[in-house]
Amino acid sequence: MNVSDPELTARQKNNRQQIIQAAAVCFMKYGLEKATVDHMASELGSTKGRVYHHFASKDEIFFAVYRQAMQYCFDAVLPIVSRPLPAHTKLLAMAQAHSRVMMDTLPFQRSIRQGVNSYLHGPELGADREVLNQLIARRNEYEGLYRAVLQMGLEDGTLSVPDVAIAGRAIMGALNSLVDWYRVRPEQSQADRTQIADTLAKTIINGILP
Amino acid sequence: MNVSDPELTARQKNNRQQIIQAAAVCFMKYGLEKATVDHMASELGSTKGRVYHHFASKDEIFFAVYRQAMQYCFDAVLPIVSRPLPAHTKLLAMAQAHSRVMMDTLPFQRSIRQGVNSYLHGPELGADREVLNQLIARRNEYEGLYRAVLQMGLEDGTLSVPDVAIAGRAIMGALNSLVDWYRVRPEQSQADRTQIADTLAKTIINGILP
DNA sequence: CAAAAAACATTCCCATCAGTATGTTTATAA
DNA sequence: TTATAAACATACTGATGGGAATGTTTTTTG
Repeated sequence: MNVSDPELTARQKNNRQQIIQAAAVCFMKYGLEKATVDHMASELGSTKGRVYHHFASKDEIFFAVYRQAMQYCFDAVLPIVSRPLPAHTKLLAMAQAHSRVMMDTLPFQRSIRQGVNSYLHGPELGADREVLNQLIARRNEYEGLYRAVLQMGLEDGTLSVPDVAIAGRAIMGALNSLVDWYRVRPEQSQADRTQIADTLAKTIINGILP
Repeated sequence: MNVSDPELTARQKNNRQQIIQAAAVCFMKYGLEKATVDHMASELGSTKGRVYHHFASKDEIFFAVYRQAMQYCFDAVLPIVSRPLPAHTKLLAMAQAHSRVMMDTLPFQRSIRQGVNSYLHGPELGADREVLNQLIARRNEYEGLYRAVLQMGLEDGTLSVPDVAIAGRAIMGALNSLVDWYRVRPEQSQADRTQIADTLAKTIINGILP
């Protein structure tokens, strides 16, 4: 039953993936708590039975959505991190890539943005507590990539901030806010998203001074 | 029963205020959905009866928390808006003030940050829909203050952004993220908060370039 | 000081889901 | 081809919590 169990058949993995996708859509649509397992099943044109055949609980589904959301982020940004660029240029590229991911995987990103807090303050999480902590650690790891580049920028002189931790928070906050205000429009081309990502990243990194 | 009914006695207003405060704490502590009316009553050392004597529903309580949260923001920032300052300086002061409010009224700000989305996607809101729309409009009005200053900065040449709307979003996103990562520490003095507000505002407005 | 109303507390009801138990069908293996 | 298990659907259960109904106490008012 382990999620990363390599003994899952291709079909099983595909089924899980479908459910995770539907769950992300429902979490975005109704919010974490109001989204019911029946909603997800209905989104798939199925019933509860199918969902609970592949997942033990609603929590487990959310964690899968979380994991996937983080994976999208890492996949987009890690290649940039490993490129040999001056800190300032690298940070700009990272911010652009992150913005793109926010828009391209909106249901996932919105789900976890809204969901994590709820889970954190729940009275008892039992065994799931550890899983959640791992996922939070993974998010810290991700944000650490940005702090590292900021730190590098201080050293190579291409950046200047009073406090790396706070600057990192500010940057992530500005970038992640995208999932709150960005609205998907069907006629919107990929180029439009690139445009938004570009403008947002430039605004954050280059600043608003003349 | 109108909220802004001027015929409320001082005692009634005081009672409502106590409940609103307790509700904000519970919303922050448990999240919008998991916070029960019993929680709020318990926070007050009372029972449901008291809460439902002053409020018709849990939704109405949340809306009151929302309204109060916005009021805190306006009260802190409006005086600065009316001051005759160059756009750049004014924006910095607004950002500082906003950060302070986020920390000083954390339960309220955190409640609405987490709560609004849930309410937006609820299937049916009935008559409450209009109330919520008014509150959202009020938030837009508040963010409009920042966009106006940005626009002014473009005109007086003290600011430079590729897109006012996106810059406004970025700034609000960075500022509001404070409620996610700021942790209250009892020994933390007012000066410490001022320090954080100052650093955050400077980072956002002055940027991260040398 | 009575009577009425406000301010609660207590008790109850019922709709909503998460999760389970138990079918039924479809694919896989032998 | 048959047995076996995976992949579902259907039907049920139990707990939880919003809100109403009803009691009890405390103010306020006449």
